[in-house]
Amino acid sequence: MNLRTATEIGKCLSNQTRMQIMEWLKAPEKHFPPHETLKHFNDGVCVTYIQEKTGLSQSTISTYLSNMEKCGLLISTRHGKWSYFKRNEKVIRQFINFLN
Amino acid sequence: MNLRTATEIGKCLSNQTRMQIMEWLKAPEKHFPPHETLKHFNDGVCVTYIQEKTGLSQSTISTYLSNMEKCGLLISTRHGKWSYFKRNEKVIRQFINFLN
DNA sequence: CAAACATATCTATAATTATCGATATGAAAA
DNA sequence: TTTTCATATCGATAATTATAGATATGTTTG
Repeated sequence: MNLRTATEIGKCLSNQTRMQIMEWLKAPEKHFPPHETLKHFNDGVCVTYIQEKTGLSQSTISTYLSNMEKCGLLISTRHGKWSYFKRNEKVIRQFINFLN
Repeated sequence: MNLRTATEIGKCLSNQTRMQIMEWLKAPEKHFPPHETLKHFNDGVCVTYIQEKTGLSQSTISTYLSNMEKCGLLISTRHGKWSYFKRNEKVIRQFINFLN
């Protein structure tokens, strides 16, 4: 990981809501209802569930998640009309190695 | 470590210069001259050396370092008229644990 | 104690980020 | 193939952060 990427990740972690999302996604089953269609959390949690839990607007959360994916913190997967987001543990580990 | 503290640390890591300072302070002897008075790096590096290396103004760097200390990322020690800053590895570890 | 030096804080402005409502896109379902 | 639902993007404004110069504070030295 290089300085620029690490800083982009830092930016994503510089906001309480985004940091909170990272925490929730550590254990989605503890923080979110199972999705009505997908029964598992293999690909994480859909945007609406995250949005509702934060109380912020749909567009704000969509932008957050999109940026978090862009810098590598999250992985997104589309299933039909839903986008699911989960943590990218590999990149998180690289970021941690960079800090250490 | 709680959400608020972790986010404050995230804010400090959301700027390329501050992230760079964290990196330099991993191995001060590789990036800074030995101080004319103190011969060792036990307490880190003085403000002027960091300021000169970044090219930013004295007031900006002083504010950066002060905030980085406030959230626990750095430890500052005064020796005479100089302030030295070094990494706070314990807090860095706590931040990493929070992310993991 | 006055002068010089290192750092910290204050004040102001430029730059960036936060956030939302509106609208667009894409996918399923009627 | 319209309608509906989920998500993404756009455009605008509010809020925060970046940054510097000026000034204050604290420390050493003449």
